[in-house]
Amino acid sequence: MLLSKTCSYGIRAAIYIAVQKDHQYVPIKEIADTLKISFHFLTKILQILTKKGIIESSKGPGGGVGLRIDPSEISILDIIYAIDSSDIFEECVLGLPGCSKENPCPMHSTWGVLRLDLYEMLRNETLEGLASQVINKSILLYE
Amino acid sequence: MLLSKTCSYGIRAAIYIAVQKDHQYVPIKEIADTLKISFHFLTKILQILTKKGIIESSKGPGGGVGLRIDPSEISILDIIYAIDSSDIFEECVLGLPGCSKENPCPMHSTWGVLRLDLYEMLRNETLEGLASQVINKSILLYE
DNA sequence: TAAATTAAAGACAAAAGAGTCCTTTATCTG
DNA sequence: CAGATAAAGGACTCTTTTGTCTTTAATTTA
Repeated sequence: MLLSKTCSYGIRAAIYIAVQKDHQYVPIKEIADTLKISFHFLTKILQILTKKGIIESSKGPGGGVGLRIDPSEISILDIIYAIDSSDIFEECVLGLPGCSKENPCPMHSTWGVLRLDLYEMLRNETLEGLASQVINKSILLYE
Repeated sequence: MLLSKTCSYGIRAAIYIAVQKDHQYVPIKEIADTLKISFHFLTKILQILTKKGIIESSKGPGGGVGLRIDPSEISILDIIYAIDSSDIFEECVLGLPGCSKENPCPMHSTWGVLRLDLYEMLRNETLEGLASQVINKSILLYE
């Protein structure tokens, strides 16, 4: 899989949070129940996003998690970098340590072109855009 | 990672085998040593390719593995399908079971376009073409 | 036939990814 | 302040992937 499960859970949760536009905190329990993700597991994933400054959290009644910055400022790429690291876009697709432009591996050029396209696509996909599609019901986050 | 390590080892080994154009058998030990892959692990991977009919093997002195069909007939996609299955090209990138054209997930269209490009690129990349590049020293299989 | 060579097969171990559960800490409300 | 609520943190388990090791089977050569 291109993205780890951890990362795809993180992306879906982040979009769910972005949908709550009134900037109230959403309890992680609610997100986990709705998206059918293990509550404790999701807690850990969101802790990562909290540490990276993408979301903020509040304990106690009325607490939960919320976006730290405007959803238009957060791309899917940001979340991938936070959770899965940037390796997908840097590593050789065949895992060759010596692979470079000068000494390319068999997949270097094939993958290189696509990697850049993917990078740009993910960089331009913002939580704001995706949240509005969820509200429009043109995309789905669970089921 | 897009491909598993198992799969990338398999791809590199298959290209190495394709480079031996005289259709002699190559001992797995030689491939493992050259490509710096664990011998026993590579043995298992090549057993998969043998079972799938991509390579053939012979025991005893002078034995080893060789391509079963012409290298121009074997694409990288064939090897990926044999080892990693075709899931990369069918699965939802966010792992949503309900994701479809009618009910797309947030990454559906972004990934869909690229997935098709990747598919076509890998389908057109043959062992023959890659082997000749190895011989030309324009790509590298190890280091 | 005996010895050497090489793939096949299976048991096992290590590491990483995914997931569960329990305790602690912070915050709010009555 | 007391109790409830909700995130943070840590220990632990399960599964999959990756890798190692040993034995077996097939083949060649002397």
